[in-house]
Amino acid sequence: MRDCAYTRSGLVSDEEKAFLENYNADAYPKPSVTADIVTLTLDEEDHLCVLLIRRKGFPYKGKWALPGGFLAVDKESVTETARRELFEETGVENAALKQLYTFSDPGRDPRMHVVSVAYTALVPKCKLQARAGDDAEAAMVFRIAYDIDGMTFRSGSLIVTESDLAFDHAKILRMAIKRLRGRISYEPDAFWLLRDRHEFAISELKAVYECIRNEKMDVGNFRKVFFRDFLNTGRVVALEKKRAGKKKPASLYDYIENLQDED
Amino acid sequence: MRDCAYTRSGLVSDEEKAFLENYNADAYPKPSVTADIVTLTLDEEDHLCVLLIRRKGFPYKGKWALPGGFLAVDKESVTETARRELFEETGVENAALKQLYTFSDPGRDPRMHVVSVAYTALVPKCKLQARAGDDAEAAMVFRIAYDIDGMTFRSGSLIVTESDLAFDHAKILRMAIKRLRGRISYEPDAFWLLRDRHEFAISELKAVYECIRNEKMDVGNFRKVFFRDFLNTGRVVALEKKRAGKKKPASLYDYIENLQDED
DNA sequence: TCAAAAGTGTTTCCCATACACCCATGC
DNA sequence: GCATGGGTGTATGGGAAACACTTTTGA
Repeated sequence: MRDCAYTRSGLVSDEEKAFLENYNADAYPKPSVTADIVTLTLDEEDHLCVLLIRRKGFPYKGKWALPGGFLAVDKESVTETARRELFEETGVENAALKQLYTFSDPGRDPRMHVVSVAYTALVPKCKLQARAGDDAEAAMVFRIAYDIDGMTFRSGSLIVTESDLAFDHAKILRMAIKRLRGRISYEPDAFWLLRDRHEFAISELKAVYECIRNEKMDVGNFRKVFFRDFLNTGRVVALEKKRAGKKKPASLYDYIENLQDED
Repeated sequence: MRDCAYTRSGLVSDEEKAFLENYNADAYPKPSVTADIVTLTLDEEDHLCVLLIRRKGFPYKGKWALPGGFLAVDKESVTETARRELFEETGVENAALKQLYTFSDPGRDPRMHVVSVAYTALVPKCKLQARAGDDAEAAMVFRIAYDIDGMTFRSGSLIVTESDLAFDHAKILRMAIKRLRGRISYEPDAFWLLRDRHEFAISELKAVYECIRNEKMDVGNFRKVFFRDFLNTGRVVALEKKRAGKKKPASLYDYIENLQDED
């Protein structure tokens, strides 16, 4: 009998125990389940970037794909799969990982029926470069550019188009960006894209918003909503320090992680 | 070799064909995948209701559960599973079916690791009663009531509590209601709960909003946003007819289904 | 002293809310 | 007539948007 809260509860009758012992879990065919991670970050010039890996084997050999991997059955949830894979690919442990959508068309993988639970990971600026550089042929961070109906991905001189992406990953990526755009105005996602969300200036946060929303914002108005929505509500606290920079030093702030984050 | 867009594309090399022919899809263990459907509707008195079925077998025998079923591997997406199951349980074909969240804790089912993709189905008033009544022991529509930390479900004299629900279905249901509440103010979900979204009065739509948001709304203001957000944007068109009722006849409107509905 | 970035104050305008009021119908 | 629900108009306050302005630093 499997070990889980239900079977440990002591409320399982002998009849039910027998049922569970004899249950044939493999009576019906099952699909494979994977987690695919849309790892978004910003580069030095505040451009939205995505982490892609180059496929070394069939299918879609040589094409670029979202990092991901198969669920370890009986051992983890798909969220844990995603967190594990994200760490393996990028070394990033502390990222905002949110479930995006589950894709399950039977034909999305030529090998077999694969149900993919897609996640969006928001990774702080620069945190990504290091590990990706270790094995440039395998994992790279691409700057996302928008063309006439379609995206292109640039990393140095390398240019990749949407049709160079494996599986339905272009669709997944489009959905992730669209969702991020929609969420940014009412969720504190932007903080996770800061270089350091525990020591940042208002102008840095503003830059993140501007690059996601793709529009310049007014300084004064941005401050007003920042104070109202974040500082006054306690999501952000002011630090004593000031940033030593080239110009007038800016006040620094610290984002307080929200513990009771809903699923 | 599996038949899908990729393999039909003609771009598959002989080497890759051989790979796909010889691919062992069962080399690694797989989880089961199900679709669970949170079927929400309103009753005659505009109370939020949910469809539950009574489990006839182990596990959670005798407990109430969300309708659902296993994905038919290689034959359908989980969305199609959900649509199929919804039809089988309720006879409802034309409901707003939206993916809610994917639940995948290894211990959520004592039989085996089951990944459940939860969907929310919004079913027009009264459409549900008929089929559910056919086999009252199997499927029933419950009115949802909120108690001190917890829901109760009533159908006539039968009262069911959260702990009478199987698996993690209470959690799923809570998330569905929370999401509906959140979406109602910016998505046209309310129309799908109308008795007849192709012939309704403004006051009926207002009643739906009021019961989801659990607060009375101002008549004049509701009209203003209705005209601005729905009539002027073409999502709704005015009908010639007027409602023949007990009092002053009300103008009727028709909701235009949005075809390019994003996933 | 000038450029650049940080930070502040003010004006305008829109729109959500509140609320008062008129209209059409059945009884 | 009058109760009931349908439908309309208007006053008001708060907040978003626009923008002008001051302050502090490095060069």
